[in-house]
Amino acid sequence: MASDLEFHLGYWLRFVSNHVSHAFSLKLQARDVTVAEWVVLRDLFDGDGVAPSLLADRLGMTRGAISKLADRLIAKELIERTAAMEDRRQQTLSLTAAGRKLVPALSALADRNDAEFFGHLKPAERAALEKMLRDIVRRHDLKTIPTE
Amino acid sequence: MASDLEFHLGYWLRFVSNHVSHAFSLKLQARDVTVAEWVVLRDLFDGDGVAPSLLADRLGMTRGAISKLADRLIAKELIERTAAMEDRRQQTLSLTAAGRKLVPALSALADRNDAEFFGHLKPAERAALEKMLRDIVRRHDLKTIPTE
DNA sequence: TTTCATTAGTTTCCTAGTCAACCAATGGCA
DNA sequence: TGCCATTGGTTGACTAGGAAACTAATGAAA
Repeated sequence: MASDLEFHLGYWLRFVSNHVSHAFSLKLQARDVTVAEWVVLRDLFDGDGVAPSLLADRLGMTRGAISKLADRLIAKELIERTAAMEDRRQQTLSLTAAGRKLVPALSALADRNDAEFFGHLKPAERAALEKMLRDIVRRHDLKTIPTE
Repeated sequence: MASDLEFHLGYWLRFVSNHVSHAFSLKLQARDVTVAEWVVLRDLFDGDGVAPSLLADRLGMTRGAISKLADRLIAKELIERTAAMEDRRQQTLSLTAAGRKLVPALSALADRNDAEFFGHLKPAERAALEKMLRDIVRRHDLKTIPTE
């Protein structure tokens, strides 16, 4: 048979990743937060006061997306937008008190979700997986905006 | 510092997966195919003549999404929709000749993309990664539609 | 044999992204 | 000093997908 194409890691990576994210989004629903919003909140949590453009680079999203995402988070009063006074083009996004308070709770949900999907792995396996992912990120310098 | 939340595998999995998929989608662009379309074509390649609902289950998408995706692929003349004559509710999707011809070319692109992101891994590492992903799929029975 | 529940797919509305055009503010540089 | 290129961010048109309402065909039960 000519059938039965080669196994593609990328395929399964996406498949698993989609499921993991989906399960996580269900958990986040209870807190009225989306996965994308969580990622932003998490990023702001350590290293508060971040420029939208930097965020876009780090998270691999476009500036437009960050702009709208920020709007939503502001509407929920989880972050604030403040314009720099030296250069009024620039802004920084930072957590509100409510936002800062929320993050650990969301992090606990992420812990639970991780446990659900990766908890059965032996510590060495987990470590190996983490290392592989980190390596790929490093080797490809996956910090820059992926859309070119 | 209260900062520096725990490392979440799910986070990095999504991050890497998004980049891998994005890089792949750029390669597919040359053939005027999206990643989602590729996944359908690939599925139809071995085991032709598949019901949309089955496809939805297998790929973790809704029936609505498959319905529209099928429309697009039909417009591109890569697949066909044929109604079963015993039960006229049911249909099967199958590759056209052009579709069948295209798949191996796309598969080669997937090979290249895989090599780019995972090629540096030692065979044992690749195998371990593959096994972990397959295990997760199996343990969670990730065949059923993820949205519940 | 009519009616009703069930099943397979489609369609409509909505959300969250991208892309590209846009608007301001700034910083050269003539 | 005034113009223009650059930079930071926003906006509008468009796309893919999810949820839920819908349509059509079937099958079972009265």
